[in-house]
Amino acid sequence: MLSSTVENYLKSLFLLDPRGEKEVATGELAKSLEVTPGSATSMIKTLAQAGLVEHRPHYGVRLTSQGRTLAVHVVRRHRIVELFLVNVLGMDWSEVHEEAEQLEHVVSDEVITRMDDLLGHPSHDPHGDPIPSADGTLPTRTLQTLSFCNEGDNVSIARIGNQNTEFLKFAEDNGLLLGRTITIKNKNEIADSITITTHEKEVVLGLAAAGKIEVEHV
Amino acid sequence: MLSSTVENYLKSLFLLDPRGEKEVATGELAKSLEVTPGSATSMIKTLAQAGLVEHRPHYGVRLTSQGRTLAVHVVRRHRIVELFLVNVLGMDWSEVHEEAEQLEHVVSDEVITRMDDLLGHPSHDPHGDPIPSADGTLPTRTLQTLSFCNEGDNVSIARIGNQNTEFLKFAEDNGLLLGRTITIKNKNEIADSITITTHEKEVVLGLAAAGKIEVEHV
DNA sequence: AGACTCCTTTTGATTAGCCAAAAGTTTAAT
DNA sequence: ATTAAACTTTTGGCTAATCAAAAGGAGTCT
Repeated sequence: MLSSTVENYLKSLFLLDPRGEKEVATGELAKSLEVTPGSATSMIKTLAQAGLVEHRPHYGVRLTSQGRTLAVHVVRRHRIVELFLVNVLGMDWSEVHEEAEQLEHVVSDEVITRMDDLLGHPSHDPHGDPIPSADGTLPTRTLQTLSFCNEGDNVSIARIGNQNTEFLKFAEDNGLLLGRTITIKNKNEIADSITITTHEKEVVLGLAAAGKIEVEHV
Repeated sequence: MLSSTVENYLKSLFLLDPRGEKEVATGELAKSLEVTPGSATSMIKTLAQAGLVEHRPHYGVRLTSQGRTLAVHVVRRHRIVELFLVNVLGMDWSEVHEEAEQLEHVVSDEVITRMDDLLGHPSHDPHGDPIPSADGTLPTRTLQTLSFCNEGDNVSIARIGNQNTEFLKFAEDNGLLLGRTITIKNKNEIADSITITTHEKEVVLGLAAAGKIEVEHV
């Protein structure tokens, strides 16, 4: 059995580099886990010892295929739990992330399988993130961030890349829900802002925030 | 926030003495948690420090009202989770105890409240154990163990006081399910056994096992 | 090359829990 | 009143994970 800590390190490495394309810097990993760089270094050594990561000192760290498999399963548990909390228990999408952060380390495969069945083998969680299948494969979609859209584009919201509760509440309050179609009214690079309309409202977002919203053209 | 370890110590103290009638011996507590007596002693000191238990060295330990309140909430979480796993996810009663042992430490009050609502504010878990209400009160029933029944008695099974998976599977396989009515065919103190019939089968139990099955007269 | 900056790694300490085994208490039996 | 048995507590040591701060590498700029 892996400790919650180890699972979190693996999960963070996966989320920082889902395709396994690059080496992740120690500092980047440390920041995402909110630990000091020294703590990350020492855990990286432990993980390398266990064959879960490859470490090139001073350059970075990368999941081995074994480590990646474990990480994907943690992510699967997280996302299924999130969707279950929203669809079955009726919780708000803005509050399930924290809850799933805890549950992902303790729910058994048996429970995950049953939740998955009950949910009808969903492909995406409440934030639009893909749910890895039991065998570890990930559905892929090519999405564009809202910040790269142009005036006049009609797009559908496909993913919110920010789990922060306040951000999600803001999105919800402004009609920025998954599947909702929006129109880009105005984009102003200088003012660093983008104006969109949902069928209800007009909303102005900074480009940094718009960069966390991913869309599909319709 | 209490650690899982602390929650488990409090829960064990509660389960070993649900009424708060007696002092629990260090060794008894240690055995129920599967730790050495020395470990229990040192944790007891920590708990006493925190005001969660009273400790009379060499005599025993007892929950304070603060400690009892916390313990009852752990038990509530455990039992609601168990029932949820059985009634909503369709798991077998013999396997939910272990799962709930983990989940009880991480599920939020929000989730427990929603599970409780979905289940319709149940009074007992799948093993017949009472579920404390959110304010900490416990439903009480007066039950008799099967081992104290006499030949000819007709009784209904109300509780199984043994969470062991094998025991629960055995019970299930032999029709010893909650609410099922059984008749005591024969009791033999010398042979240390009791013979009962469900509407299907005749089953012989040792008196120790029968002592773990609680019943109501019908 | 030297100096500087920005990382990363190392070092030394801390905390929660655990165990094994030594030392100490209580109680019951002679 | 001793002794022995049974239990509890103390002591010393271990592991996982953390931090703060010192030391060490890599790359950049002159």
